[in-house]
Amino acid sequence: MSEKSPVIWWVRRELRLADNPVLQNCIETGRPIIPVFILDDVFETYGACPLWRFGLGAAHFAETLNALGSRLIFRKGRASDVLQALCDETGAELVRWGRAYDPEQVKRDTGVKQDLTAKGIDAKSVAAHLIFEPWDVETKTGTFYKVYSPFWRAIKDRHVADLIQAPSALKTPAKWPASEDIAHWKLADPMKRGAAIVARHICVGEEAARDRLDRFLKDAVNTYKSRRDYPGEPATSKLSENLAWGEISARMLWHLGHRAIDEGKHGAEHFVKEVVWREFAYHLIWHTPHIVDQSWREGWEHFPWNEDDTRIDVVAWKTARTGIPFVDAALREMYVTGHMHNRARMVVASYLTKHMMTHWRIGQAWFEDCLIDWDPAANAMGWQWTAGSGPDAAPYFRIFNPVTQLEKFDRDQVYEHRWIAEGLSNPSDTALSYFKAVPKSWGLTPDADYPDPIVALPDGRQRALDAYQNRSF
DNA sequence: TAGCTCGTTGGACAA
DNA sequence: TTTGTCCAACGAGCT
Repeated sequence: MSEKSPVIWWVRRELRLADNPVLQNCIETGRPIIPVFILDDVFETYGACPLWRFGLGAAHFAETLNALGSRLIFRKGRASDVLQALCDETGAELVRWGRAYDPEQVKRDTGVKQDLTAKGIDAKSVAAHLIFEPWDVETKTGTFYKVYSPFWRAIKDRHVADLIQAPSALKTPAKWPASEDIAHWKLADPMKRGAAIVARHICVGEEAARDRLDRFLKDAVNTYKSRRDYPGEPATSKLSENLAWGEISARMLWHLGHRAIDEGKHGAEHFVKEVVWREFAYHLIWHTPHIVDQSWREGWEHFPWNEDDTRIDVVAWKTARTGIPFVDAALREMYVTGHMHNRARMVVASYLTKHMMTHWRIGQAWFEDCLIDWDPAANAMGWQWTAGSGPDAAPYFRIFNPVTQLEKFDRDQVYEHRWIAEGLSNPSDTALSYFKAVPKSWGLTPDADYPDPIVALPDGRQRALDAYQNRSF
């Protein structure tokens, strides 16, 4: 191998310089580094919001690299073809990328590796997305974990490698390969909602992510355990957005979270536990990839869920006009900000899969279209957990009551008033912004009456209880 | 191996 | 208003 030929860093969902083992691996080769992002069919089939948000993150990361005298090369096409072409153009003999764990990406990456290796290129993935590789956590009988608590107990005292410093410079090639212009890809086009409105609520880039973490660990972490369930309060870190695109590493959250634990900050352990939930989701998606599109538990594919997303009640759910304030508030929050509070996610999912007896896949797909923190593993696990088809022994009678949930966790109606405009003489700007964000074709206006519930709560609950109890598997 | 304990996030109802 | 109890049954994981 020529000593001077470059290494290609195939950039995907790890848009950061700090604590980036892929970048570190490239640096250690001593070669010039060519960072490249490829818009391939995996990215092109992302939901509207994730695609748009990823584009913003990638464009921002290109600027970060520019500041180091480097670049981010943008190309479009089949990943394997693009990488082979780039190797031919630049003489690169090494390709590195951050390892993925979901079935779609695993399939693509396996093919890329085979194709490149067959051409004599040294192609390797590097662990950068998780704290623990899914196969490195095993039960005492050598199987994977299916329940969170034992998983947590298995890893909570483990040693985790130190953080890697961000480089201050990158070795650049004598000649850069040509790049497309990401702006020409129009990644915001599928956003049929007002991207400009959602843009007010997002937080792009590595520096912003780090600020977010520092702010959270300084103050909010102290009340995290007690206040995180209240959707009207700014009690959570909201780092899921940055974690999803690799603008901050899970390992950094682990280490700084542990530092906060050592400093005696209440809630810090709970925060680390939440980071580990993400690890658990990846543990599951790796060992049971069918979790993304099939009911995880045997037999649940036969459950009598409605799977017609044109039904009027499903449309009401998606357009946040179910007549259930907590459900509508949450769905509007997601539509306007690209984010939804964790408790709200459970409540809307429970209402869809239980009261409405609608398949979790419909909710999963809507979340994939709307979330700026969309993550294939967390989304699949979350939906199946709530639906009861997933990895959890939740009793079937555990059905969230969105009215009592709102009374319990939004007693002062802060969250409700933030997102529901109908019926109020002086609605909040955020509540009104929902009506500005939605497509005109939805025909929504804040002056309309607030709708009656599409499914009355006692009826829906009883119907779900009956169906769950009578299931024949 | 058999037995034991436990299961992120609940609701309804009675006291 | 708050607290305790029950709502089934099962499978995971450990000892």
